[in-house]
Amino acid sequence: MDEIFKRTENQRKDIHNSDIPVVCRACEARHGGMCGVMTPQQLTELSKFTTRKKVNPGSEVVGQGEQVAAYANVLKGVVKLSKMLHDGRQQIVGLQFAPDFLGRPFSRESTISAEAATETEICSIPKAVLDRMVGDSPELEHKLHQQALVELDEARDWMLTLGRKTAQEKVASFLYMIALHYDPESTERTVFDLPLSRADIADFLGLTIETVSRQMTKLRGDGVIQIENNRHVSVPDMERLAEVAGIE
Amino acid sequence: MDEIFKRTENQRKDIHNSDIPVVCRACEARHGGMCGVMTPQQLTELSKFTTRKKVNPGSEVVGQGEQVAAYANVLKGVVKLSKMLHDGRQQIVGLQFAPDFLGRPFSRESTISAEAATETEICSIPKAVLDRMVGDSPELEHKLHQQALVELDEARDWMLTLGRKTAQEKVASFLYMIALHYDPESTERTVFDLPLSRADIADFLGLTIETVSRQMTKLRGDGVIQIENNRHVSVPDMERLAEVAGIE
DNA sequence: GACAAACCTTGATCTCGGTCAAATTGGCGC
DNA sequence: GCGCCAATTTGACCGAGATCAAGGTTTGTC
Repeated sequence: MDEIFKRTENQRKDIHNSDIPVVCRACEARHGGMCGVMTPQQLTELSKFTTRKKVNPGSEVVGQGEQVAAYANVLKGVVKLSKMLHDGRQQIVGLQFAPDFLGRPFSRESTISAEAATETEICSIPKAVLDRMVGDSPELEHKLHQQALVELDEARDWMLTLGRKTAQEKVASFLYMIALHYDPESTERTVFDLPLSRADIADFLGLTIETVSRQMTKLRGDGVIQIENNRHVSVPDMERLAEVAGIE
Repeated sequence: MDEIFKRTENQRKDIHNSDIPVVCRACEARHGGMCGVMTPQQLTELSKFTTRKKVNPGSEVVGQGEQVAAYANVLKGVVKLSKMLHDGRQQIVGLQFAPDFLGRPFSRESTISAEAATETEICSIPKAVLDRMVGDSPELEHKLHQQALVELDEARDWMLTLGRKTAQEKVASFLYMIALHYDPESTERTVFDLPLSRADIADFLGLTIETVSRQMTKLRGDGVIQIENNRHVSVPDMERLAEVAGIE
């Protein structure tokens, strides 16, 4: 992922010949995402239209099938993207962590619903404003293109997990992914809090709550993980976890 | 999808103030994909480096984990993108039909393998050449961005199928998808040839060959489809098929 | 600190899809 | 048309994970 952003970083410097503040004035927050490639003028312009919002767990940001009027940057927390069948069966198709960009450029209607999984803060950007800026700024489009490609890679990884792994491997894969996300270069023991409930994990893995719970219990019994208060997880040996996850 | 390409079409006209031949001189073929947004100069330049190739079913275009030296446009046939676990379990994560663009921009190494599913022809483009052109041409990047977003939508649709649908619904969903692809506006009976073997369909759906076969037999018994010679399928009522697929 | 409401775990049982094995069919060269 | 090989179908059986049903924990509120 570092690799991927390097080019953008260089482009940016080439083009503007100076460092640019990556703090978006609109939110008075550091957007790790697309604001990094914006010029000061663009950021100033953008900040006239953006609004910062808190979103509580369970609240919907965009509903499936709704018209979309805004994009957003995730400033804090985790947003889950999901799809639902008419009879209520649900599948989570993506997780957006801060500072991801949230939205589907160039599409009027959302085919997925976005919902806060944890306490979340977003910086909302009207669709029309960003669409115009993207049209004028190749660097911005490049950045969004990159994020789309990263999300595509992630989605395809997850398809392998959904289609071909056992329940045990699925749960281990999920824990491994989250562990790496929150603690990418941990050497020894890796510790983190799960951002999702058992129900959400089940929806992410295409399993039932009961199966997720049983597999967690099994992983605990086998010494692969430790759990405190349901959400707090500790991994003594990441390689062991990767092995159980079928990641070799 | 038409909607999506409209913008590019307009941009192109604005910028170049003329119609552009969408026939890529390199392949003497009509690339429906990215060549449509190239200037005549770009096409001439590109044609110095491209090569047209026939690929037989089962032949690998790019292997998982390999260095990638080229992109390609699919001119004819179907290419399957797949991922494999160390023990051989396989999942197809995407299908590329002509005239799709094949490749993962801005990444040196492929995490998926691409293999011809049918008799296929591709137009191969050296990575370095296209990367340079994309850097110089916002329209080209826009086009590739669009394709990435469409593929992301498709991947997420498929995640719902993989994670939450029954075997019956999975097979029906697959048939529905293929039927729509080859005959998008059929009103009455829809007829087509399956581009994949039962084994490939199984790898696409996260099932076994036997289950795919049984479900096909069941769909035939229920009158939802007719099959001749294993590959030739006929759908008398697409709405009925959609219903069985859980698409409402 | 008591109560309620989520949330999570555990147990018993059932079922869908996997596994193993054996026919059957289709494609193709001669 | 015949024979061969690969692809597909069909059958019998099994097991991983779903379902149904309690029973525990955690969290938040008054």
